[in-house]
Amino acid sequence: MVSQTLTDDDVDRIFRALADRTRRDIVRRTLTAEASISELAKDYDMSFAAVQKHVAVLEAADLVARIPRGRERIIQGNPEAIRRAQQLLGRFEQIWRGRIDRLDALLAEDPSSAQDH
Amino acid sequence: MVSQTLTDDDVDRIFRALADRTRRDIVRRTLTAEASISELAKDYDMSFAAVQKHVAVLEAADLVARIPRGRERIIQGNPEAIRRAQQLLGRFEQIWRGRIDRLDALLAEDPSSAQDH
DNA sequence: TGTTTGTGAAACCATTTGGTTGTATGTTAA
DNA sequence: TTAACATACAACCAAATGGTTTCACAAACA
Repeated sequence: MVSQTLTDDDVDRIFRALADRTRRDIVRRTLTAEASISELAKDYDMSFAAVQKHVAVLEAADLVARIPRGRERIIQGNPEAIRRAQQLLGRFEQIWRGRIDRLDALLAEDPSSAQDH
Repeated sequence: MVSQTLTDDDVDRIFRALADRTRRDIVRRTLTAEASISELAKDYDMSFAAVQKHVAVLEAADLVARIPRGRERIIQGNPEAIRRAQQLLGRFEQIWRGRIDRLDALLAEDPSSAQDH
């Protein structure tokens, strides 16, 4: 566990980072097996610098770690960050579920208060 | 269920739409209780047109529905879309878990093949 | 040692984003 | 039937995004 409480800026960065297919693919790959930036870059139809930028966006969102190893930088996907993002969406679900629960409670509690909407 | 198989563009739109705090707030609110665009706009420090644009982004990602009612447009959060987004992240988790499982299997299967990495 | 390889970083560019204002149009209410 | 309200939409703008090329530099190799 690192910081637990995410700011709005943190959440912005996480979803923004996930909103690009190349970056999602990099996360997927490095979650399975770490790779250097140039290894990653080989598989995408863009320059090394472009891939490097994508990695920087992912690192800023803490979705990957960039670990120096000799002249290389090894990229590792961060499963904890994915889990945190999932929990963020889980809160939305809870909010929705909460609405249903309140509605149920209202209807159960006082049937005479039922109104059409 | 609507389309089930999301394209890369669909996923791009979903995460992009969630990468803005105003839009996340609109989703939260309209998941709890539907509201017209002008009702929403009252609570944000920006123009009506700006809120209208945010709603359009959310609608394009299918995170909210825009339902005409008289002269108003009622915005409803779409819990199904949230769930789909959560499942997308769930797949990442599975990928990571799969890596661990394969590693465990490898180590369990043939201890002599263990190597440092 | 010199050369290749891997990375970092700057400058640049087109497009998208997130905001604005202004105008038009449909809908409800007096 | 006006007036007020809710929305739609266009034009505009600054800043961010996603890409490029180029140059610098450190690490590994022949």
